Amino acid sequence: MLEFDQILELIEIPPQEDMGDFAVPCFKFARTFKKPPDLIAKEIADNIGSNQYFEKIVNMGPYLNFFINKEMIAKSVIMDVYKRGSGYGSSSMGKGKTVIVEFSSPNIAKPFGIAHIRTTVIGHVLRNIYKFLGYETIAINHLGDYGTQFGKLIVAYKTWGNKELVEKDPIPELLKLYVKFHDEAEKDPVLEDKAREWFKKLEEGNKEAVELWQWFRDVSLREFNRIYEMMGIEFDSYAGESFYSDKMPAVIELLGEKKLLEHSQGAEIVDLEKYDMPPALIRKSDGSTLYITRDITAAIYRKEKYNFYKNIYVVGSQQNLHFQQMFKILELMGYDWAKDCIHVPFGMVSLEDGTMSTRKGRVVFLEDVLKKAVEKTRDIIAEKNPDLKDKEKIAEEVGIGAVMFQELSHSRIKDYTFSWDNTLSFEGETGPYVQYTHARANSVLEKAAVYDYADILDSTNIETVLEKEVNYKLLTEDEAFSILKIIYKLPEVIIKAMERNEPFILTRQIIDLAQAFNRFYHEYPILVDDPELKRARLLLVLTTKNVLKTGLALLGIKAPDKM
RNA sequence: GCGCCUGUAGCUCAGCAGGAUAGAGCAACGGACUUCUAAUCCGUAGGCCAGAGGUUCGAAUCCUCUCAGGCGCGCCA
Repeated sequence: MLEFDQILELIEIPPQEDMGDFAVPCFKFARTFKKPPDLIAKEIADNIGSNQYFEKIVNMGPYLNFFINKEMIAKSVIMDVYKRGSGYGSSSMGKGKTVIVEFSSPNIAKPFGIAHIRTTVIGHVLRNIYKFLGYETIAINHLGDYGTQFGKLIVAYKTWGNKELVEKDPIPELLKLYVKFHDEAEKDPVLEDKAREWFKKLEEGNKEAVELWQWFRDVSLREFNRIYEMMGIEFDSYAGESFYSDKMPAVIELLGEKKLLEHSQGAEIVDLEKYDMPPALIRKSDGSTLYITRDITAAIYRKEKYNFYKNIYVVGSQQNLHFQQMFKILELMGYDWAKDCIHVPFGMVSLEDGTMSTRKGRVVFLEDVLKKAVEKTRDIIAEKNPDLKDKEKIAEEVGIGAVMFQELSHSRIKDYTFSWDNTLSFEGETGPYVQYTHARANSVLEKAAVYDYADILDSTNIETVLEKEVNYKLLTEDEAFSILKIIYKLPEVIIKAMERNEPFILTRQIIDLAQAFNRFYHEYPILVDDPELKRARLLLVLTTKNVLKTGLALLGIKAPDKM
């Protein structure tokens, strides 16, 4: 006899709607019962028939297909969405657990380019999802505010820099210096040595070095915050790499105590050959530290400070090896929580004419992309809806939403080439499409409110109305039911997105919902004469609207009522 | 050289704890606005799921090899 769990695992969703809502393929039973699978399916179907949850259970060849009771689902979904409001799909599963999401982490003094959008947006959404599921979340912007690059920048500034220019236009000016450094260093390798020297000084607390560094950091952060504000993104901590500079010696010492450190060519390394990995360089021959040293230190610090349940790094896939090494070292140090550290990688962004390169100055500024998207939205509004109120605000919500949404609509791991055409496309599976669907639903509701919609929305006994005075049978057409099914599945989709740390799983579901709604909207008039029918349909519209809004909110995207 | 990732429609991608005829969007073509926002909807066309073997009742999905592209492999982050 098969266990219940095993049967549960077999359950699948049929490829087509008319094949039912759930199905169990019966091939696996063939051996046990020594009968052909289609016969088994038929016998089971004949025996269970139907019940209150399933309006019919039939076999289609070797498949056992279940058709759920549409009316029951309609009622339960609509009531549930009403009761939970903007919390529909949320959960308390994460209660008492803290999840750290490290994301965005731009490098100081470098432009916030299109390449940064992925970590920024993906991380932000993951944080939203964890929070929605009841986890305590800590969003950390692990600023790249340390390392040899600052040596380079200090040298460049001292050699060619101009204070006023930097004050006026910090990032481009600092970038120019950084680019110039690399140009000059090709001719004059001594510059590289100087840069390392200055970084060493910075680590040792040299006053001039620290002051310059602090200044670079401040002006850069000001620029970054402007972009975060545009996207509505906030952090709980900006403890970047520099924050750990005074905490590293203790960690290096600890590594030594645990006999993990080895001397090699004047540097100190952790040998990982046993684990099929190249060695990790912990301390350079000149005594200064490296990225991985700071990351190990940061992880230990975070465990002590936050006692995290998960420690998530939203960082590009180029750094796969880095994280493997780092997690392995934490494990070797005896930390059993090393397994709770998770690297969430994503693919590269390149430009049409080749790779991006900060050093060569080949970058697309994220701010320009956002601004262009807003501009285009403004044009579309002027063309399609010139009487719209709050045009500017809505142009921002839609334009910026479009750019963010695009990042969230594919799996993380794929590389992609930035293209203005794709980013500025507002049709089909895009942010504006979903927002438009929401605005459209809202518009119907507003129209209805004028005369007879009030009895649903404003009723003091709305629960009784929903419970007893709605004919949910009227929402069982295919187009209506597919909307309800998508909403019904949303809570588990959110959990799946969390488990896989994949925002696009949620985005996909929201697109599906918008598509299903648009089909329904097109097929059926909502503001009909029959009050019973109108009430049922309006409730479906209201439910859809609210869920779209919740979904977009999780993606960090606004849902304007009009556009 | 070694390791990791990717390869599905012209383009961008879903589907990959094996299951029913491989799905969307864009682009193309043809339709639908005096009626709830046409940033919409409907239809047509488009596929040797990179290739070759294998496992299985069944493979886009699992295994092996090959090819193509990307990334990474001690003093950058």
